[in-house]
Amino acid sequence: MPIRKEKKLIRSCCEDISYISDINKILPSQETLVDISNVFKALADPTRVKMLYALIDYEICVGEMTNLLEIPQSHVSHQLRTLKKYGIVDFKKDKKMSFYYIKDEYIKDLLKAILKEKE
Amino acid sequence: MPIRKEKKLIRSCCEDISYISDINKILPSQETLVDISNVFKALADPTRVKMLYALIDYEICVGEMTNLLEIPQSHVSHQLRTLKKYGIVDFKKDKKMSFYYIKDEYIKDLLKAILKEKE
DNA sequence: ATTTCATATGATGATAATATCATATGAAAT
DNA sequence: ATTTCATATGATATTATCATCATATGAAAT
Repeated sequence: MPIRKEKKLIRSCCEDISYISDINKILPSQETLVDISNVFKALADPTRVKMLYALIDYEICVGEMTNLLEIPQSHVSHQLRTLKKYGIVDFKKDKKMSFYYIKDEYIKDLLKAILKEKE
Repeated sequence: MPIRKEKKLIRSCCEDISYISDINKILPSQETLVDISNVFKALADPTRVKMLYALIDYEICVGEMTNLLEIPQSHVSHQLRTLKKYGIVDFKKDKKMSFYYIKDEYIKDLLKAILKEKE
């Protein structure tokens, strides 16, 4: 069971476990892996992704997001809650309204980067 | 139901739908949104994320990945299949083995970028 | 104090994902 | 041709996610 490094075969026997320990050294901790996969979980739905692209340049309240997406208000609220749970968005209250916004710039960068690849 | 642009309130009445059409213009198509969320779906699991970090610098066969992750071989195979289904990895055969690798550089970049934020 | 309005929550059914076991496949070596 | 070995597949149980309805909350306006 060999491993290749960057297209070049460098090992041919599964009993040599040195590469496994090499790779294990550079791998993120389980906690970090869960953190990272949670960010991706938050983004793993087209409705939430759409919301986030809308939020790149705007702070938007729930009602307006409902008008924008043309889905039930409770669905919007639940999806925003999911995004908040994963730490992607936060909101500030203004009168009766909740204005949602993307918390971290790196999320915006990530969304812009993948859009370049996919559009 | 106002919308704010970059921290500044610019609208105060929900009957004015001009901002909705502005935002709708810049939003990706439904097809693109699904494409993008599928990439994130592929990455929305800590086991798959771990595999991908291992694959950033190496081509790794199923048996070696099994040794590395210490989970059942069939689980490794299923997870790699999921990654292949979403177009994140591909493999090449060599003797009896399947060497998996990350197909696109932008996935590696994305993984490196988020690791910087989270570790 | 009651009504109104924006938002949030709870319950639910449908669908999808995760992890595991046992077993199948199929190429290579004997 | 049979065995061996690496990988893939199928079945299944458990758990999580998605989308919707009806309803609750709670601040602001009347």
